[in-house]
Amino acid sequence: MDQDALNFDPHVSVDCVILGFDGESLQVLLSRRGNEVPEEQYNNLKLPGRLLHTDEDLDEAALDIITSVTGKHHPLVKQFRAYGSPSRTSNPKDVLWLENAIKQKIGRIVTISYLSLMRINSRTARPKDNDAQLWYPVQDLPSLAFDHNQIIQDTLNELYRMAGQQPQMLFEMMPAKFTAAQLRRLHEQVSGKTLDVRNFAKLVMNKPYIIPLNEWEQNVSHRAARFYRFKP
Amino acid sequence: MDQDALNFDPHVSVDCVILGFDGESLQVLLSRRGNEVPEEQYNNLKLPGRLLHTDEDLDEAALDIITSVTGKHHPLVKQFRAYGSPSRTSNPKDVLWLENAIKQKIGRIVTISYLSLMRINSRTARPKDNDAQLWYPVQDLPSLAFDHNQIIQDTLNELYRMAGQQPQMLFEMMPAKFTAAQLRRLHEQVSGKTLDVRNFAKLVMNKPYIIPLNEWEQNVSHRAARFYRFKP
DNA sequence: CCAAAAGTGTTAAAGTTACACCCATGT
DNA sequence: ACATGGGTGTAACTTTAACACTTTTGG
Repeated sequence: MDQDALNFDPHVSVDCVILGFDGESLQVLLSRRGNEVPEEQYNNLKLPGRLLHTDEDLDEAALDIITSVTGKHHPLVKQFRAYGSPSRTSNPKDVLWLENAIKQKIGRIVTISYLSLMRINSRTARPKDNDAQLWYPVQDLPSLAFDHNQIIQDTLNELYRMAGQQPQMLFEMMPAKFTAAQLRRLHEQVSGKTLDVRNFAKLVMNKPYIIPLNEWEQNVSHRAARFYRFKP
Repeated sequence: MDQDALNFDPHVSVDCVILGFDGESLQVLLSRRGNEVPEEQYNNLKLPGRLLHTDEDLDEAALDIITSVTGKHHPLVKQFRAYGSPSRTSNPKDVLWLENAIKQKIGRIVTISYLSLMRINSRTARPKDNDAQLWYPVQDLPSLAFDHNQIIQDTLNELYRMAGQQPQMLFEMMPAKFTAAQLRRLHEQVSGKTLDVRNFAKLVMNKPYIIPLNEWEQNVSHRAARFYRFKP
């Protein structure tokens, strides 16, 4: 090991890209920080995350973060990528913020990012300490702290890739009962392509793990859509 | 950020899984450490890697490590995954080794692993400092330091996945001139399946980026195989 | 002439894509 | 009755998988 590595220990944090789907569009859960920094500063929004605790595995930290901001207990998590550029912490606003939060001089933070998928409901965005959590559509995000916009973009590309191979994972984001159109819109959002309605019905909706229910939409001004559920 | 995170900064290292192919089997480049620990100790072999330097990006560190052990300048590298379990450094032999090398008490090391593919030749395994580098077949590896056996396994699975989507990346591991059988053996090693000779010839060997040469094997006791080269 | 590996096409099956009309409901 | 989105089948095309014999060379 080389000499100039001695005694250099960057901070290590875990940040989570928690994605959900509201039936219309893909959403990401962001933390809005409390009072330390004026509200109007653009980078008051960030991914949920924190420094790694002593004796805590990376996956454990991700699970803990996700559970604490969403209340969901065994969420699907997948480690995605580490970000360690020294310039990550170069924005003065981010530095101010960090030093406020960590109460020490910050040289540099290596972050391990995680992807998590979940259903959006009334419980999946709950205040935690000083922070409030809110779902934002991934199209048209505001500027976020650090390189978090980049992390989200990279993670969406990863989601696209993974969903191509295991489309079942998308059910993590669907409500317990859903219509064919909702599931199709999710596939479309993830892949960025518009899908043929008939082919989608044939190829996806009659997979053995998609169970049609004897329930239909209510009070819609057009033919009511059938509900389905997912059998794991 | 939580209180008990304060002042906890694990070491951060970068380890590289450098894979090559000798025409017969997949190989991984391992470092054999020098004198500090008796030769016969099983975990004298490890992945090439080191602690992260101050002001060095993760990708930079990986490139530097790979270049320094193989001499290759712009190698293909891809970040693969972070490993941060506190139990990574629990083996007493590994602890002894580390404290020898780093000259300080080691609590814990979070490592970022990288995948790199390259051609095996006389220059791609060269001694560096106290360490010697050697290619080992990935089947039948000895026990390595830390969780490096696990890292290699995980990386091979990733290689399998990536090669399924972009088979061109495998050319990084092929010699400049190669036969159809060599390329097929590489595909077989990566996928773990045996491939049909005729289908392989049809589907792979007459891609536009594979150029047949007017050269054939010499002095083989069977019909001589044609050589091909890869056009990027 | 024997052993060993190289080289070469066809056919069936599966999967993917393209495409248009009628249905149910609320206003 | 009309506007809105829901639901359904077929045919062309593309991709993948299965399969066996002849060629070249050295010993």
